[in-house]
Amino acid sequence: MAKPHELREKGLRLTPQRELVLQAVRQLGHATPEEVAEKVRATHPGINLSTVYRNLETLENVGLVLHTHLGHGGATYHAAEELTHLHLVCSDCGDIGDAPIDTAANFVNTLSDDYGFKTDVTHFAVYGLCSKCSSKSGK
Amino acid sequence: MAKPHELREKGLRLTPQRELVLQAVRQLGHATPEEVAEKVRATHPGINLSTVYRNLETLENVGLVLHTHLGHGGATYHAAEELTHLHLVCSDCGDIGDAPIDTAANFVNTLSDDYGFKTDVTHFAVYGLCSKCSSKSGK
DNA sequence: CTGATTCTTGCAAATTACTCGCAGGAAGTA
DNA sequence: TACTTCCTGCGAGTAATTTGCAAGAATCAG
Repeated sequence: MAKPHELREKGLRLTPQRELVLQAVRQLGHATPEEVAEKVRATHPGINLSTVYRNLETLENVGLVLHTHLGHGGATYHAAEELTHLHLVCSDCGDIGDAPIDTAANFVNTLSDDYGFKTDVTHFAVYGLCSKCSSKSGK
Repeated sequence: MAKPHELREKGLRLTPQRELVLQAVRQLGHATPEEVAEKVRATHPGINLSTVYRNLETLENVGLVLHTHLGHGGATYHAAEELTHLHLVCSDCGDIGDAPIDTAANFVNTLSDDYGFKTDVTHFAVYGLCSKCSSKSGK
């Protein structure tokens, strides 16, 4: 029983670029393609942005990473195994906080029962003001 | 007591383009800048996209319209008075459903109490599968 | 180990979705 | 009507991705 690499198990070729992208996503927690590229380049300067984009897409197809829309134009990527929380994005300071998925359990159930809508809470950001900004601005 | 136009009351000039953009947003319910432009052009072919973008921004500044991130790259605009619901976006068919804000009341309170996070439910989309897609695909 | 096969990568050009700068034209004011 | 200031149309400029290709790897069959 050899140790088939997780990428190989998904039917993907094992390239250094691919591994680095996956690693970067895992280390960063959540990051835009641009940030992933930056991270990867710290150790492998030659990697092309297109490669990062393509690998993020590929990795998403096999379920190793996922992306979430945190507003604005950019998607942020997450390692699939870390997606156990929802994102609280502060519209004032831009800070990204976390909250356990359970927080929304009730909400999700209601939507499911009343509207038949199966919510995927990890796939979108929850907007509002974080505690810091809401207290300092009184908004 | 004349009838000061709503736009004039906000300190804006009353141009046909501006009125049309506002009208389009109201009629469409929710629409991307592109869609608004298309709608407006149905009656005023000469209107420039930049004008639409600028007017949406202007109208948002005075509070007549608001925008929401429904994922992907684009923002969607809404007439301010219609923002009494949250958006349920189906990740499969792309359909946009509505649900009353109350549905999320509990969720919002929990976030506020436990994390001090003041959620603005109308400003983001809730992702998941609509009833049609979840039943037909069994996903 | 070697060559064949197919997936990947780099690079550059193409897209997409906006944003800006400007000069002419219209709305509001006296 | 004359004037001032805001708006609009147009074209150029950006930023973030995506795509087409040919060269370069990772696998796989021998």
